[in-house]
Order: sequence, then structure tokens, then C-alpha cells
Amino acid sequence: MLELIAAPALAAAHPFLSAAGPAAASALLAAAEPFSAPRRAVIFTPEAAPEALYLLLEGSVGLSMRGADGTRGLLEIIGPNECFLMPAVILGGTWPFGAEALAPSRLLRIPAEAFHAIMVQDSRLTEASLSQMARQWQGLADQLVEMKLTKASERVAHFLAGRLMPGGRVAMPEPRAAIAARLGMTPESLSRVMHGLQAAGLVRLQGRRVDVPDAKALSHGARASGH
Amino acid sequence: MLELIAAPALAAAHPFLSAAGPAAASALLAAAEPFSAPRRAVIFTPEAAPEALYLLLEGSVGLSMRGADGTRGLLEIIGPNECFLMPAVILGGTWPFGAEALAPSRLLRIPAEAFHAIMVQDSRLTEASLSQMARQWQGLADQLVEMKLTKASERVAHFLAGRLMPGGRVAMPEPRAAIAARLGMTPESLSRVMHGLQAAGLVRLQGRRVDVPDAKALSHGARASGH
DNA sequence: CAGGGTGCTTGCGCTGCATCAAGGGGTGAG
DNA sequence: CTCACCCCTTGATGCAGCGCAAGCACCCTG
Repeated sequence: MLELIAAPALAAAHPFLSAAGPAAASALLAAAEPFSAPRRAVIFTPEAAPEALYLLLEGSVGLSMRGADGTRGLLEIIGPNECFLMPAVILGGTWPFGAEALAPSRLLRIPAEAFHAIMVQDSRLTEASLSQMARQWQGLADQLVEMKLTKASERVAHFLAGRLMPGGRVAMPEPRAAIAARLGMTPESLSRVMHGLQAAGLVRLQGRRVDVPDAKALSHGARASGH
Repeated sequence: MLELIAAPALAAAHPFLSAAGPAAASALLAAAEPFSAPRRAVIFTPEAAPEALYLLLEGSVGLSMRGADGTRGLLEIIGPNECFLMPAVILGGTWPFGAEALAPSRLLRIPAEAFHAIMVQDSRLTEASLSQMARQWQGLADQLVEMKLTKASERVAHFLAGRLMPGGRVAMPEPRAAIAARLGMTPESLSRVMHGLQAAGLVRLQGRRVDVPDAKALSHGARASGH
């Protein structure tokens, strides 16, 4: 089913698949259904029963959440070569988070039954899943630390630093509102902070692309430019 | 080593041990070292190599975190019959979070080597660990949702509701500063909110103990009493 | 019992961020 | 080409929660 994609290369490139070992990786890929999602496409609806694990090959996917009073937020932004909905597949039951494409994306959908079946046969997949979950736990923990004890401007700077490519560029294909939600602030605040960073000479804004002349200055000077 | 504690009863009471099955549970208990920690005792130091998994039998333990600029916060408060440091033990390497007793506590310390050795032999322990990690992921995700889109007063109300015992009482053995840090606010704000809830008739404060006359009113009326 | 320490509370001014409300600018459709 | 829509921006205002600092209750020690 996946002949159209170079399966071995894919398995090598994707951290989770390579950690699971060649046997489990090829079994997973055999069961996987590739598909594309345009921007804003709903991939998974909250409160539904999770019946698949997803691997993101290219693009950007947002894990959305709904507060008790109906307000919406974004738990996390998933990048290429990451996977999502694993806790849901492991625990079963219903799942309170939704998933939506924030940029044109290519994904693999691995049915939960296949995932569980392969896990029973291949303990290396279970171990890889365990490591994966531990890493994702750490990711949320880091985010929680940031939310609890840093200001909005610092969170923006850190977010940009984390997306910095070797060329000194930051790609932001997803809408500003999504990034703002992920960072726990309003789009207005995000806009103000980013233009503040530009005024401080730390970044240069060019539409969806952001240039960072000095990476160190961005990390270190973020606190100062709180204004 | 654990004859002093009723091992079978313990395995049955602790969700993680019972999920791991009787064989793995008894193997884990055989390797476990019980110990007590007075309030404020440091159980694990951040930036150290994690060499054990901990089960909390009684008391309260805080997972502390340090921000980039040295400020301190509390990632999570661990309650009885929960375990902590599992992601650290799984991933190895150093670990950015510390653990400290917030109330007099009894714990079990399971050396990482023993944990890994038993996991290799007993796949049920690996599966139980995977579920455990997924649940802990969900716990952090819920907290992140709260941090991102609810106000401090609501977070306090929800925290109290989550600790509500059948008798309408909430035990708060840990210092207020720790609870405030866990909720992402200052001790002053926590104090103000709680006294605000008391003024609204939703709770009755009695030192370390809190009485909740009407549980439903607490959940539903929290938004209104934001003032 | 006095003394000092620790932890909780309260008051007050301030600031960061949300909220509400317009104003641009780029992109796609007709 | 031009309109219209969407998304991003910018401004003005209000409030929630922080920081600082003082007051008070409890606990442990000598």
C-alpha cells in the first residue's frame, strides 16, 4: 500500500520508526494509509474514539483542546517526523483533544488494531512507544514550566529559537492565531511581541518568514525586551 | 526486604503494581527499598542522573522545576499511590526536575537497573509502564489546558474539587506556597482566591483543612466568583 | 514563659496581557 | 482588474494577578 513512498528511507528518517526497529517499522508501514490534508482540515474530532495513530511526514498539525466553558486553545503543534494521538491509542476510550492541519500536510494513518497487533508480536515497538511517550511527557513538562514562570514575550522568543533553522530562518507556515494559542496568549499579544522583537533588532519580519540575525541575542535578549 | 510491609496488599492497592501483574509486582517489591521522608526532604536533585523509580505510598511529593533565569516552580504534586520519575528512568541521561517531600511521606525506591531487568523479562510491566506514561501525559495535558485558558480563581476551584473527599473535606498537607506554584500563581494570589471563595460561601477555611459544603456549587460557581 | 522563626494573610500600587474595535494588505475569485 | 474576504496589525482601555512590605498566628527551642 505504501509502494508510492520510499518505505525504507521513510523508516530511517522517522525517529519513532527507526527506534522501533526494521521489522516493526515495515509492519507498521504495511498497515499505514498515507493521505494529505489541506490547511484547516480536521484530522481528528475531540470526544471521538481514537482508532488510529498518526505520523506527520510534512506540514504542521495542531492538537486542539476545549476548555470547560467552550473556549478553545492549542495544546501542541506537531511538526514533521513526529507522531500524535499515541496516548489516546494506548489508553483507548474517548479523547478530549482534536487534531487539525495548520498547514498543507502529508500524513500516515496507522489503525489502532494494527498498532496493537504489532506491539504484541514485537516488544521493540513497545519499548520505542514507551520512549516516545516519555519524550512527549517531557515536551509537555517543558511547556508547563514555561507557562508557569515566564512572560509572554519570553515564550515567543523561546518558541522562535526552537524553530530556528541553520540558515538563521524561522518558518511559520501556520496561522498566527494558532501559534498564539499554542503559546497561551492572544493573537494581538503575539503580534505586539514579535514587532517588539523586530524593533529591538532581534528578528526581521517578512510575512510568514522570520529572519534571525543573531540566535544568541534572541535567547539572551528576550527578557530585556519585555517592553 | 519488604516483609515489614504487607506486600500483597500493597500490590493490590497500588494501581501501577496491579496493572503490572502479580509476577512483576512481587519482583519489583523484592527490589524496592522503603524509606520515609520528612517534610522538605530532598528526594531527587535536578541535573542528577536518575537511578531509581519512586512509588509514593503516603504523603505528598512535589516535582520542582527551575526556569532559565533561576526562578522556581512546581510541575506537579504527586499523591499517594502514584509513581514518579518514570520518564527519567526510561530515557536515562540527566533530568531537569527535582523531587521534594511536601508532607511527611513514605515511599518505595526501585533501582532503575532492577526496573529495566524486570521489564525485559515481563512484557506486562512494559505495557503497564506505557499506560502509566500515557496517563501522566494526559495529566500534564489537562494542566496545560487549564493554564492556557482559565483564570487563577478557576484553577483553584478545580484543584480543590479534584481533592474533594467523600465527607466534603479537602486535605492540604503541603505548604500553600507549593500549591500556589503548582497552580502557576503566587502564594498571595492563592490566599486571596481562597478567601474569596470563602466569602462566596463555597468553602470554609480551617487552617490546613478546607470544608466544602456543596461540591457542585464549587465547580459551577467558580467562574462567577472571579472577583 | 519569652524569644525567634516560619508560614499565612492583607493592603496597595503597578504592569502585562486581554478585550473590544477599527484599520490595512495580500490573495483568490469572478 | 477589482472586489471581497481573511488574516494580520494597531490603538485604547480595563482588569487580573504580581511585587513589595507590613501585620499576625502558630510552632519549636532554649
